[in-house]
Amino acid sequence: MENIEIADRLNELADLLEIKGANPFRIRAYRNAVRTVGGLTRPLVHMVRDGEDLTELPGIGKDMDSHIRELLATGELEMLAEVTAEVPRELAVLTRLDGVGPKKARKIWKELGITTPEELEVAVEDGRVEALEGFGARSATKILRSIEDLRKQQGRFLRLDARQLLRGLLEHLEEAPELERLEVAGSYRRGKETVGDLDLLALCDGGEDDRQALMDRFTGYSEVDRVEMSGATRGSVVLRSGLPIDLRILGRSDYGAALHYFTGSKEHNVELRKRAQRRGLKVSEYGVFRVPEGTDADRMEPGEGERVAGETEEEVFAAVDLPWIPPALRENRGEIQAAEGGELPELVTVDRIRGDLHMHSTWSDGKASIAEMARACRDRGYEYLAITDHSQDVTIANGLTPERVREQWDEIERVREEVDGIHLFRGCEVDILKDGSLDLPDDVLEGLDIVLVAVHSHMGLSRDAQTERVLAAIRHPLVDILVHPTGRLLNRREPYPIDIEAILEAAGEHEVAVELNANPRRLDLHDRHLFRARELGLPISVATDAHRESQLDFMEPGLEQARRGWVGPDHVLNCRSLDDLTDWLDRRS
DNA sequence: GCCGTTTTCGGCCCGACTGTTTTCAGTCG
Repeated sequence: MENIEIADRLNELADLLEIKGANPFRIRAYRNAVRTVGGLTRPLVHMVRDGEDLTELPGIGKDMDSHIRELLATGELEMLAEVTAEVPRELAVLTRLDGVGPKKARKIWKELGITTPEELEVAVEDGRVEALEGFGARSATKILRSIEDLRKQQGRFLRLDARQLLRGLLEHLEEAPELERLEVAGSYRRGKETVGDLDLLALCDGGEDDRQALMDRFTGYSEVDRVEMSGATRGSVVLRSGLPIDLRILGRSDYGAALHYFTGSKEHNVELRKRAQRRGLKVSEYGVFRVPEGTDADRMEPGEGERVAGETEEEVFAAVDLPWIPPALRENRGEIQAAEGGELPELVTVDRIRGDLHMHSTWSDGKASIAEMARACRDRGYEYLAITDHSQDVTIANGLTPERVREQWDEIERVREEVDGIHLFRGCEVDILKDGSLDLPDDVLEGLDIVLVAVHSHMGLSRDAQTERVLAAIRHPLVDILVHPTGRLLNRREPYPIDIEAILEAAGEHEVAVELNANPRRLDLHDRHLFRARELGLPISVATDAHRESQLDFMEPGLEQARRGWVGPDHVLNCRSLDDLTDWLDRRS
């Protein structure tokens, strides 16, 4: 059983316990365990196999340890079965509706006998929901709309799409005379590949009227479909595109604290607040405050007490004796401990990138010629590039036969002479066939400078078969880089079932690099797997898979993802100099 | 249910906004 499945079961248990009305702190303990399990870079099944003590993990105690072991051993969780006997499993879905939490879900179920959104929709329409105590006409319509949203929901927004949808609103807000500074916080600032909503932070040091004017400008933006809420400091709208956006208006003295607070992640914030608490401090979006001797922090009014930090993020971190932590790391995956020990990783930036090792040309399904791609790379200041068109099995992409591969080498030779100032590697993105063999014969592979391998077909194989297939390719002595290792397409296709841990370990053993495919619709590997690849010391190729010159820009979103996996220039294959890279490519000869 | 620089019991992160309420519970981030 995968970590993600274990986390899902524990989370479901937490949902149901919450509806049941269990001790809130017990529920929190389950959520904490879910976070820990979800953030692990190694499979629990291996950790157990290796005899590791799971209770050393944060939030995992005696009970969670035995839950995890039970799930690994049997695939089932007896306690979950017991709870679902009392509380219908489907109720957890209801809590995903806007404005419906565990309490209301319970009430709907107990009083109306309803467990599904479909039944709930009927009950709203015939007025039964409205009549419930604690509900009213407004909550009823809110529930109805939320059921519709749930139905058409296509997942989170790609970061790339969110950026586009946001642009107009930012321009609109920046025209406001009252505005002094505007930042996008939240998961967007942390560089997540998808975002659920966007959090904007506006600095406005003027009076109430100025703030109101700013809020009115926000809710009055032409692309706003509906205003969810609009208060003195916080407003929330949904754009016509369906993208939810929050705006917070802040003063100068608390802007840094708010930027930290709303950048999150929530998990990171919780850790930081606990750390503050141990130092007699209280952290909120308004700043860091000293809790006076003998005072109960809970009884303090928001913003009460001596403010020790708030204007900048650096101050907030410094107040708890930490250096500033880059947003990409703020996921409570050890960044606070690393910061404390002065061991924050150096993160890769675009100026350290020396080349791009995965791209296509008109020889297969690319839109630009080899020379055009080479010039575009040179214009970016790269030292090298690899042309890696598809191999023959990908007929739909006009994949190259062995003959055409050899013909392409002639053209590559010509371009090498024609375009100077950049080194051109001859490569190929070779298909891994169903049985794990490669789509081109060895004598062709031997003539290539760089061999990428990829799965493009038979994605429905069993996990074991898929893993074995890719392992076979990794063991092939002429293979250099495994590209887009899980095959995921964000919001469109889940990763194919594969034992990624086994793949990464084998790649280490056989000195094969793994790719972080920088296409914003792929971003494959996942940040957790990048973290693991880095732990294992694998070279990571951050490559754009560009099919036209403009797509070479994908390097930046790729690096954003790399940083989330704590990847630094030393881990990135294409941060190496041409000489060092060439040495690595010649490593086996 | 977890945890320990107030340690094996008694705590557990913080605040805004909404809707339905007469003083606040629930939800959300």
